[in-house]
Amino acid sequence: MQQIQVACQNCALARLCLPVALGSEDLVKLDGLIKQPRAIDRNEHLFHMNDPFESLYIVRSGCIKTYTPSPSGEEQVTGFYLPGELFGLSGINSGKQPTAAQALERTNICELPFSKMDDVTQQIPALSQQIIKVMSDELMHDQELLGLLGKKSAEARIAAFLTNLAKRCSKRHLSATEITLNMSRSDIGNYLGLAEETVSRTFTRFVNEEILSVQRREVSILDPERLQKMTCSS
Amino acid sequence: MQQIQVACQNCALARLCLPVALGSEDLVKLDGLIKQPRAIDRNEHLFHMNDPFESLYIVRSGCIKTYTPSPSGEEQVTGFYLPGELFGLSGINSGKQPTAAQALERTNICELPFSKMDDVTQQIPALSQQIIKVMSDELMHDQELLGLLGKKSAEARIAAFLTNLAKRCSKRHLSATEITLNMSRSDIGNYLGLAEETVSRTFTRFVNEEILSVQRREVSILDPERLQKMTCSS
DNA sequence: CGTCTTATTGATTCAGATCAACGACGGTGG
DNA sequence: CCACCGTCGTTGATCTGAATCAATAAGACG
Repeated sequence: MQQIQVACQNCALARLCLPVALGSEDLVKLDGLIKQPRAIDRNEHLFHMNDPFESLYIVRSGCIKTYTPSPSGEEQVTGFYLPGELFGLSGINSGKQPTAAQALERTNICELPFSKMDDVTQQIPALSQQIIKVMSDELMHDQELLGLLGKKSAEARIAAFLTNLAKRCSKRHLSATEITLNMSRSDIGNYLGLAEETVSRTFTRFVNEEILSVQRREVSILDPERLQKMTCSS
Repeated sequence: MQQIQVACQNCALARLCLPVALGSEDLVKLDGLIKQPRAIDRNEHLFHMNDPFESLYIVRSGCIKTYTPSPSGEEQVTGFYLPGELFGLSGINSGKQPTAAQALERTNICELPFSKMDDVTQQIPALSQQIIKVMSDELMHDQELLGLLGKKSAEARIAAFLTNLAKRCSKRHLSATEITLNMSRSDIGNYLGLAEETVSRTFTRFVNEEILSVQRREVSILDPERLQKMTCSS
């Protein structure tokens, strides 16, 4: 399997990724730090829970889910990451991964070794600021999700999930109305604190109400406004 | 009302707070940045949602809750902050507060103006690293909470809430078994995605099972091990 | 073509929400 | 110092949304 060298400067995702705030000199330095993308097969793990924390990761293509296996066996899905999105931040302080990361399909990953970061934050102050910003976004995302799981109905959760996904898709110049779900109903349910059957039922209800059209994992959002409104119901 | 000048160097909370990783020179610089503590009365707001993001805040004494008012009127409590804890991180990137912050009792707050931070991260690289660490912890906390709200029973949620609180209390040299709740049952319920009545009922069930003894807002944890175990049930 | 995984649909059950009433403080003002 | 009022917490009765159990359908894939 050949490795295609792709410098951060030329990467199509640069506008979505860490380079977004860096000047061209800093970009060269960043290139020196980033490990070239490596491929991960569907269902393969990038890291497991409690693995030593070594790097930050960025999705280049495909999709990653993170989850925490609980002692009692089940798992809780904590996030889905799309191309250009950075993850693995929550292990920085404790030194070990508080989640596991698994590919939902064949996925390419860029790796930013964090051991070198101590030096780096001094070499590239703009980078440490950028990381702070990414973390801040991640915090906002979590808080949104918390609000959701805290007290919303199944309908509102699904609506918010799809709305959020649409937003992220459009950010990366994909259609905001024609979405492909990379994850199973069961993963969605787990993420949203719902049974997989409830996810299915809610989808069909939305189809009946002509808010969505759903075919397997292809979702068309027919009425984005109404979907948006359902987000904050109950 | 007099302002008592307390330098970070002499602050009793230094070991819990940002200074934890700073050398004495950096500490002096930090002191130059920190605004001296100001008092906030019970129920008063430190900031509202959508206020411009200007500072990071640290609780010196008292207790702060953060919440996001939803368009539909209700609110979702997203966190409680104890002395030594830093909050307000999630607004860094967007430039405005995604939550409101309200005092649960008379509370003293240290303020770290973030406008100066751009310069500061270069002056005190160790500080920006420390902030990254605090954010990482906050991310871990959120993920834990997500796991909780995702699929746990009311019992498990309350158990986890109390266990977490106990941990934080002991970290600040308060008893880990004799806890004073600064928040109402309703706040707890809101935070955990439960009705206030369910919180009450769960407390009394724990009392009957001799896991807790509860008097108003004074909670004694009689059987920490069992409480811990209930954390991951269902 | 058969097998395995994933999704849908139906029937039943149950945990927790909601509605409602009451009790216990704590603060305020007479 | 006590009586009143408002807030907060507890307890009971009922209802309901989503979980669970169970069966079937629809792809995906070798």
